[in-house]
Amino acid sequence: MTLAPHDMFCFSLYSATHAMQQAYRPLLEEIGLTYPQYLVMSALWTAENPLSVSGIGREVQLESSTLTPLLKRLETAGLIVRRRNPEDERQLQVDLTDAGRALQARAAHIPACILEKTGMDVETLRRLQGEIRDLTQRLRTGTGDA
Amino acid sequence: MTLAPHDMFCFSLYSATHAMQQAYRPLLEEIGLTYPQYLVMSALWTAENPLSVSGIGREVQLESSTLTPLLKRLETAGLIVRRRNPEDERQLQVDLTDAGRALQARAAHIPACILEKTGMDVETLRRLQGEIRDLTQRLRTGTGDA
DNA sequence: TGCCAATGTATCGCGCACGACTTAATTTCA
DNA sequence: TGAAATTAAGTCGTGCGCGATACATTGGCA
Repeated sequence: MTLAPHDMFCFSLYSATHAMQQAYRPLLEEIGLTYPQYLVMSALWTAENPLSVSGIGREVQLESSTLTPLLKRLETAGLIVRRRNPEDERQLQVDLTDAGRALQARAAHIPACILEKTGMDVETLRRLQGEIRDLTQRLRTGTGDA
Repeated sequence: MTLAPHDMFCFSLYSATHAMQQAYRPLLEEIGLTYPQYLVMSALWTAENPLSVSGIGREVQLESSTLTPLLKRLETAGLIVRRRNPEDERQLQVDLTDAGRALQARAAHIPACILEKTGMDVETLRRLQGEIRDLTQRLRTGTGDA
């Protein structure tokens, strides 16, 4: 069986992700972040303690090969500092700088802006998010026990 | 307001897309295609007539700057040929080769494999797809008239 | 004490994805 | 008819995203 892209479920997901990133783009440009950088910064803003690279990886589901260069760009931008954890020299401890913490306030309006762009109510989005998460879980655990 | 990644709707979408691509990866490796290449080939397999670069772009929602190198790789792999449309020399006509057409049969089992990996029934997926498409439309047209 | 597997990070190569720009062909219309 | 606008494809630079791999540190364990 051969489906055209617009009939594939995966393609609808794929274009929704692209459309979402396009919705974020103008908002993130204002604060000088890309979308994955925004996710990493959000993880740092909401974390109790400084995170390691692998800790960030768990939060945003990305590999160190993706994160290392991304974190270096955030460090160059002066938003974070990277130093070795004295407790365990294998780990890199990622801390927010003052500039990094200050950026949180400038990003605080973004969730509401995105919600408005969807034109949908929070309950609908929450339910949809739950279903999408469920699908992700099923794909990851590979429980093809239909 | 600051949300952690796992509470963001956009992040659930983003990870679902990644999980989906990971589900496709082993299946596509067998036939030597990447995920975007598979989308482009699917567009060509299901098209009535040969497509131009912009025509493919409409089908898979990608820019010529993404498609040009991708199409060159498909041509190098011997799956397509690219020639100028004599009717309008600006356009490039993309045709499947015999090898490109032959690949369709080797890819025919993929949709069913993915469906099985989701462990969900077709009706649920169709409904979810409809909702995701609706969201995409809203984001694209920018009708933030909530 | 010396070794070795596990863990954490970084590097490399490849392939998207996109905005901005360039080049070339076609169309429009003054 | 010919200059301007439009359309199509390609180029370039930046930034992911990942698999494979390399390398250092750590924590057993003989």
